[in-house]
This record gives sequence, C-alpha cells and structure tokens, in this order.
Amino acid sequence: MSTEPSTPPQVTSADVARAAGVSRATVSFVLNDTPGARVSEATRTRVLAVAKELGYVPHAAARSLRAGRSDLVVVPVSVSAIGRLFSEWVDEVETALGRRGYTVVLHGDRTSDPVAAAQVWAQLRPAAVITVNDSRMTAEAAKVLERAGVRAVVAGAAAPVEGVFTFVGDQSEIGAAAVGHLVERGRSRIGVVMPAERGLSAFAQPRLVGAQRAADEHGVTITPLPMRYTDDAASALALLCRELELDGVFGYNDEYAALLSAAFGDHGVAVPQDIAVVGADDLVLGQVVRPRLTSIRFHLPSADLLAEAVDRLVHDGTAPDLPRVWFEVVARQSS
Amino acid sequence: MSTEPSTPPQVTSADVARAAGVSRATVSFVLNDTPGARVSEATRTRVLAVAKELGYVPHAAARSLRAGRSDLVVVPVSVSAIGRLFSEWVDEVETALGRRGYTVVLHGDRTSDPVAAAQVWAQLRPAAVITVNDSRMTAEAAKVLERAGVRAVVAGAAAPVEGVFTFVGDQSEIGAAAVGHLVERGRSRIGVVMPAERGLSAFAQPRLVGAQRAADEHGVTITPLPMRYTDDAASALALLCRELELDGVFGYNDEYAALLSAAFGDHGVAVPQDIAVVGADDLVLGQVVRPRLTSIRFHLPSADLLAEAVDRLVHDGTAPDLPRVWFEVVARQSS
DNA sequence: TTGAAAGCGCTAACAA
DNA sequence: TTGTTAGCGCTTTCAA
Repeated sequence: MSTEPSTPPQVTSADVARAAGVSRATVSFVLNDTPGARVSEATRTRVLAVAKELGYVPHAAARSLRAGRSDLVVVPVSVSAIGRLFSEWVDEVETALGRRGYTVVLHGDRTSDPVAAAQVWAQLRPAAVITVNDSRMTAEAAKVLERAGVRAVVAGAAAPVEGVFTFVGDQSEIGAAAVGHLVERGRSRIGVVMPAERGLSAFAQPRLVGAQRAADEHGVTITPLPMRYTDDAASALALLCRELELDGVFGYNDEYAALLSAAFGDHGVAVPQDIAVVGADDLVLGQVVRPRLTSIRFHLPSADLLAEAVDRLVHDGTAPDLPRVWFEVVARQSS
Repeated sequence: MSTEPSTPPQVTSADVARAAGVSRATVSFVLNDTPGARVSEATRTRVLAVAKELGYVPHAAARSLRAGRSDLVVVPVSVSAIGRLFSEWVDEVETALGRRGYTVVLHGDRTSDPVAAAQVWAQLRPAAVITVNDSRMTAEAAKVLERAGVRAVVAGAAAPVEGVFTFVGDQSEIGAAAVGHLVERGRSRIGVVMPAERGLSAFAQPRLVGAQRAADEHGVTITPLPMRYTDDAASALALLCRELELDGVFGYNDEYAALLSAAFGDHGVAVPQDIAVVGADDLVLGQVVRPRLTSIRFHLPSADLLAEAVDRLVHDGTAPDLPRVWFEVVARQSS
C-alpha cells in the first residue's frame, strides 16, 4: 500500500461553474474579463462571489498550457552573488514587469554550461528570459529558448549576441576606468583583486581583462590578487601588497576594496599616500568607510525601459535598442 | 489581420516519438527513467539520440499538470531587502533543494496582504512555499496554499503558525539582546534605528519591540530613530543623537549601524566612549569598519536540514521539527 | 516490449 | 447570453 498522502481536493473552475450553475466557459469569461464576451451582470457577480467563497485560485500552468502563452519571466541570478546595486535594479525590473502583468521569478544560476542552463529555463516555457551576467547567454542557448517558445530573450552582455536582444555593457570598461584613474593619480604598480567566492568570476574576469588592457596602454603593470571575502584574507593580502611594493589597487568592487583598505590601515599602510584604492559599484558602503572609497559607478538602463522592451518583444517580436550601460569614476578620498 | 507573431513550432514529445518511430508513451518512459518500464536498450538510445538532435526540452507545466505533482518550490523574498547573511542562506537552500530534484524560484514579495500574496504563489501550484519574513505567513494564507495542493508550507516566524511547518526564530530577541548588551555596558539612553527603506519594516518592527521589552525590564529608555540608508541621513541622525544625549544605539543591522557609526566619527562623537553602537547580522562589513562593530549573529537551521524537511513534508506530509534560530552577541570595539 | 487512449485544468471556437 | 467541445503537452493504465 502506498503511503503517499492523498492530495486534498483542489478547487477547479469546474467546481465554480457547478456551484454557480453556469458552464466552465462562462467562468473563464468572467474571471479573465475576456473582451467580446457578453455575460450578464447578474451572472458575473454570482460567479465572482462563488469563486471567492470557494477560495478558487486559477491554475497558471493549465491556463498557459491551453492559451499557448505564458506570463512568466525568468531572471537567472544568484541572489548572493550580486551586489546591492544590481539587486536593487533587479527589484525594480520585477516591479516594472509586474505592473505590466508579468510574473517574474528569479532562478538561481549555478549551472556553468550556458546551454544546459537554458534547457532548465526552457522547461518553464516562460514568455521572457533576462540574463544579467556577461556570457551567460550564448547564441546556442538563445536557440534553445527560442525553440521553447520564449518570446523575449534578453541579455546584458559586453557585445551583441546573435538572436538575443542585448543591452550592451562591457564590464571590462570598469577595470579599464579604474586603472586609468590610478594612472592619472600617478600609480604604476597596480594590483587587481580577484574574488575567490563562487559565482563572482563571471564579473571579475572581464574587469581584470579591462584592467590589463588599460595597463598595457599606459605602460604600467598589473598583478592579479586572489582574495576571499574575509578579514584574515584581506589582512594577508595587505601584507603581500606591501611586499610587492604596489602603489595602487583596484578592489574588484566596493565590498572587497573596503575590506582591503581597512586591512591596509591596520598594517600602517597609508591610503591613499602609500597605496591608492579603487572600488566599483558605488555602494553606500564606500561612504561608510574612512577614507571614503573612490568607486566606479555604472548606469544600467532604467527598469521601466527594460520592462517596456520585454513587453514589446513579447507582443511584436521587436523593440527599440536600450541605451548602453555606461561607467563613471566617482573620486573620493582613497585615491 | 492580427499582427501577433506566429509562435515558432515547438518540439514536443510527439515529435520525438515520430522521429524515433515509437509511441509517445515509450518516449515518456525513456525520458523519465520510469521504474518498472521495460524498454530495450536499442530503443532507449535511439529515443535519447533523437531527443537530443531535435533539441527537445520537456514542458514542465504540462508534465506537472498531468502528473498531479510539481517540483517547484517558491521562496517569496525581496532580493534587495535581505542582507548578505540571509541571501547566502537562501542560496544554500536553493542548492540543497536542487540536489533533491526541486526547482527553486524566488518571487518578489511586495504584496502587503498575506492572503493576496498566497493567492499569487498558489497560482504556480508549487510543491512547497518557504517564507522567511516574519508574519508573511498567516493561518489563512496557509489555507489558501493548502487548498492549491501545496504540500509543504514552511515559514520562519516568531511563533508557530497554525497549519504551517514553522521554524521558530524571534527577531525581537535580536533587539532584546542588543539592548541587554548595551545595558551591560552601562548605557541607559538608547536609540533604535528604524530603516525607512521599503520592505525592511517587517524585520525592523519586531526588533524594536524586543528592544522595548528589554528596556522596560532594565529600566532604561528607548528612542526609535527613523533613518534612510544614505550618508546624509546618517549625518543628520548622528547630530540628533548627540542632541538627545543618547549613550547607546542599536543600529537595526550592521549596514545601518556602520553608516551611523561613521557619521558619529565625522561629528567628533567618540564610539564607544560617548555612544556605544551595536549592529546585527554579523556581516563582514562589521569587521571592515573601525571601530569594529559589535553585532548580533544569528544561526539559522542548516540549508540541508531545511531541504530535508521540505522533502519529507512533500512525501510524507510530516517532518521532525527544525532547531530554533538562536542569537549571540559578538562583542567588538564599538560597544 | 510497446501502443492506444484517457485525462490533468484550462481557453476559445463554434453552436444553440 | 450561455453551453458544448476540442484540444494544449504530458503521464500512466491497460491491452496487445
């Protein structure tokens, strides 16, 4: 004998129809406010009342299976791996799409292979998929999604991807901007922090590439500095920087930069005199620490603009380009 | 004429069956590794090959509609409103449930009414819903979910909720612990920061309640201090604290506490001599700032334990209790 | 070892 | 103005 607990009886639209003494079609018309459906006011109120009384909640899967369209938007993102700046933006995107009738869900993004990841998202048959990590969306992954009926395949990426509505923002420009700024401040032996934490290399790698590019241009040297996000790791790295006689460091982002900067202070290395420190993401944290942190701020397309684009893609299959992500050095005390 | 773009032809299991020269049933058997299904090795490999060649991806909604069960787990959480500690835990829970075959999605939690929110989650007909914010899950909301066939209704809350598998953790204990600690340090005029940011009051309110409770016990005074998470707001609040002659402040969490602590420094108010500061969540940030921040650390049930409980609830309808969330004062330099 | 067929909850023609 | 009905893509029983 099976020990499976019996599923409690679920309320379906048929139950509502029966209780209200109408057909299921009528229930559907009322509940969806189907345009061009002529239902008498009396019937409408009765159906609504019965649905409420029975605690009826529509079955999204059944609905979209039949209707052939879905209001689901999948945003693959690892919640702990994005900074405050990104997470606030994601929140706003969620709100903006919600206003347009979409159901946004975030889906942890830890499959390393883009195609395998796309297959997982495709199973949900969403109307749209929006990736924000660079190189998560490849042309091949997009094809998988398209074949699964995903109308809007949207990605933030360093360069346009075939078959993908891309909003371009090149993370390597962050590294380049940071190094450019350090050079301006007269620094020539520059370290670049590489976070050891899972999921962050997707952001860190291009930043390093950009830093290297700028360094080559200006004839200065770059030293990659692996670091975990702990007090001890920062302390050890601070000593290493002194040993290597670095005079500037790009800290990957504000969190890592602040941690490292504090460690410099503990070891009597003066910031910015002995070594200049630059972060990125322009978090409030940068203004919490002393010296206040120089940072690279970036400007993403507005959430509303993005939501509008998604909506257009879903309905018309096309949308006007989104503005390019741009970066700006916010100079403070640490450099 | 409609301008709706035609949906591209989707690959279904019927296509795979046709191309492989077998029935849809056989395809289903192969793809699901149905126990007790006897499919010849030759057929199996052929079906697998064809599925791969056609880029077939199963339709999760259709599957769960027919099967009557879902592998979806909905975790309602506003991604920007949770601290690093919580988001890492959520990440781990996601991984642990993923290992057990569940598909976890995070769903932004901005509907204020618990029942209305539950109705939205119920539409997805998930196997489980896990809330982490106190008082997001009421008995009534749980009933909505149960009626929708949700097998595991799990919530972190200050007290057990009827019909809900609750793991108990009372946020008010954080406020109480902070105030208790400040009293120990000889403080009697205590401020409690109340973050003005959207979505945070769910956490802040109980912390204030606990602070008040402890204050009453010890015969000290509490002053609620509304504050936005900006440099300017912190600066203004620091001045206000001096004016009110407060000698201790509980900063809601480490982020707010650190920001305020830095503002004290700017205005020549010595921490902890003039005013002691206590944060919460024990973020790395607390060790980034100087003086290092005293904090309240909390210990959530392990992600794996929670995942196991969810799995048991889904299958057996019951699971052993989870350990209570507990809190601990981590004394550092700021108090 | 495989195929035929019923039906999960819902929408949308089409009929009445 | 409302009801009947045919599926959407899939799983699973039963029969072959």
